[in-house]
Amino acid sequence: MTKQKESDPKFADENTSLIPQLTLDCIILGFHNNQLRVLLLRWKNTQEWSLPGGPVRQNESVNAAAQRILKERTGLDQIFLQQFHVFGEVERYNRAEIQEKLKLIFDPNLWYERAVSIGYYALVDYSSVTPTPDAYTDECQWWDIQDIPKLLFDHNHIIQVALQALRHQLSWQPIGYNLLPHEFTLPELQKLYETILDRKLDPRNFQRKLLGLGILERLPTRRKGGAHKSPYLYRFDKEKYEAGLKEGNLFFI
Amino acid sequence: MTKQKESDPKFADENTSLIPQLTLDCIILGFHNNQLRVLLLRWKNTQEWSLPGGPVRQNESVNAAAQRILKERTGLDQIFLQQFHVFGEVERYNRAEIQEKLKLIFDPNLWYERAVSIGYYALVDYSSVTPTPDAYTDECQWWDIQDIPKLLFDHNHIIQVALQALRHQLSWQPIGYNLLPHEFTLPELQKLYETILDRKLDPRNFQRKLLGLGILERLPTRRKGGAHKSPYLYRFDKEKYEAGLKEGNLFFI
DNA sequence: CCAAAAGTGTTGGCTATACACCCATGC
DNA sequence: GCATGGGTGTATAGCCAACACTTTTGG
Repeated sequence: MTKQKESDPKFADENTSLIPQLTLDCIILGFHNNQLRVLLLRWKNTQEWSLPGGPVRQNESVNAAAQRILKERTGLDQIFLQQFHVFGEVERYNRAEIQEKLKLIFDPNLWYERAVSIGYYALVDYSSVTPTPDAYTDECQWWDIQDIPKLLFDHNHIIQVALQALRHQLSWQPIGYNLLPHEFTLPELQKLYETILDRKLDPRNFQRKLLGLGILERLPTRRKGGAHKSPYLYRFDKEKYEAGLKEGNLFFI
Repeated sequence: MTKQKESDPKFADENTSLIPQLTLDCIILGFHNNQLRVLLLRWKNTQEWSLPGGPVRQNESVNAAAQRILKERTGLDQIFLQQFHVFGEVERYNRAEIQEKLKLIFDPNLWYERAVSIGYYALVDYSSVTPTPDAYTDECQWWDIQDIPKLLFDHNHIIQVALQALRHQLSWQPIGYNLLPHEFTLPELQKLYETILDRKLDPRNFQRKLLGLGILERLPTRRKGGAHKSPYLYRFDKEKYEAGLKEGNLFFI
């Protein structure tokens, strides 16, 4: 029940033969204008949106497949990627409904009756992404996490599960390191945390806590431009941050 | 590269047709004599051990497949089961080595070149398990987690990843609820935590912490038998424990 | 000069940790 | 009676949460 075009025998060769009935779905998250945003695809000749994803090839690992999909949709390599859940229900969506919504492009022979999907979320620097649609879609675009429309398949559900996993990881993974540009201000980092956690944080406590981890480096420059006091710029000190992660003594918020 | 006997066409029907190249591996954990133990299977006519596992049928969810395997190997229903990782490398083990080790029973036609495996761990009450081998194995037996032999496939690695996931969940999931009998003593619970975390805990602090959660109920009886003061018996107060879990304010150790 | 946002310290309560002795039981 | 393990309290330090005012900047 998920696209399998490349597994059609006429497409099969060593490079493109696929593991049947196994797919990936990728929740690609960025942060822009103090909003968490997710990359969605619009299917050809429809107004139907879904998550990026795709099959796993016979000659690549599941993680490599996720990296490949990410690279294709964003142009980025070396993305922070996290497997978070396997969606293995027998009926993950209503086949008739999908057939109706995708009637212009739906060929029953190219769809599995059932597919198991491995969910990954990816954290990327919004500003360095070049959103790119795939062979089935016309458009690839960022959506604010609050404004996501009704998606195809069980993709709204998958996003909810991804956000839960992200919140959970927020306390022991350096989310900000992956979602922000190299240089950022503490108010920006705080907004990111507030957005993911969906609650306000106290700026004094936040700064004390984050700076206390010893993984942030204050730069000599400040960010100019707002009609207000200019904030300091920071960057993650990669070595200290990785050392802290290894010892497992980084606890955020 | 994993058994697929049931997917051989002559076995296929609606009940047994399988999702190809997708398997489960189950780390079934129990606690006995102050030791964490894991259930392993010995392959027919060999001295080779591996984890219980198997394929997913076309008409069952992945979680249901895990429950089914658990039921078959332990006799238990309604087990605490947790998906923890997908093992999706292309070469998860050395095919020649497996062929040699299982030469008496290895039929290349019945094995996939490659399979992706979903790892589950299960926490069970040791004393209520009836270990039962499957069609490929002669013996099903508990092994102390410290004494596990070299296993087939990548199963030693899978166990290590499962234990990491378990340690991580220990801080926000009520592990003891699933691994101990209904009635247990606080020293037993403490030993369980010490075993999983692999460090000593202070008994005074442990008791204050656990009893402070308000999810344990002290029974009027004590456990007799040791050459020493008889300890109190406790049981989990299921309602309070589930209420606490929902509110997310249970933090263990 | 005003509006908007950034930067900064102190306190009180709570939680985690460290630490040692007496008690009950079976042999 | 003795060896074994169980049960219990207190003191300290560190952490977290609550709280408001001053500074800088652009317009």
